Amino acid sequence: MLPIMSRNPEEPVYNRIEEARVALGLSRQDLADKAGVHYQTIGYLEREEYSPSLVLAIRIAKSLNQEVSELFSLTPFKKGK
Amino acid sequence: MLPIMSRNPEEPVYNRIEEARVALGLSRQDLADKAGVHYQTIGYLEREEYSPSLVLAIRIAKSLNQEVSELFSLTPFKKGK
DNA sequence: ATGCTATGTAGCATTAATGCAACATCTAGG
DNA sequence: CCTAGATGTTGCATTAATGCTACATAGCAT
Repeated sequence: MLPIMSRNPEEPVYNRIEEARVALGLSRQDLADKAGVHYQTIGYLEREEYSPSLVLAIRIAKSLNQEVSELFSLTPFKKGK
Repeated sequence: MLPIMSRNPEEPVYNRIEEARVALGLSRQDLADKAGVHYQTIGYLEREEYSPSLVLAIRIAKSLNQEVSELFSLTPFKKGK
């Protein structure tokens, strides 16, 4: 019900966490361990039920060998690629 | 007294907001307006009293024509450049 | 001196982000 | 069939991030 409010209403954050995670053959638990967060948190982020803090975003990007800008965006990602 | 806790203790986030802002000749109020936040929030961030949410970081970076990774880092920036 | 702008500081209120626990579902293997 | 792993769902508690207000200070004009 509650969309993604980050901290300021009406501004969701799109991400490719699941895509990148699966591509590396990692489970959510695996990624959560690498990023140092609860595995449920990864689930919430993948479902875009809320947007991460900057530190979390950086740690997740690092865990997935991606740039923050490649994983997160204020505008929707196009599928594939 | 309270350091930068972001959301997980012991992990500050360093930034170059002030440096980039001044380089553009903007006041905190100016930047706050462009990023759509309270001007005090910019002050808190520049003093690194807390770290921003991902959306805020992205919006600030955009307002300063910088990449998120150029403005924020988990490790301290070297001075100049 | 007066005023204006930029900034620092402090406090208070609200809420989203995170941790965590419990349970359900589904699938793949044995 | 049964079990284990991965994921979804719900709910509760804690706290940092943000908004906002007010006041102090310092500098720079006029």
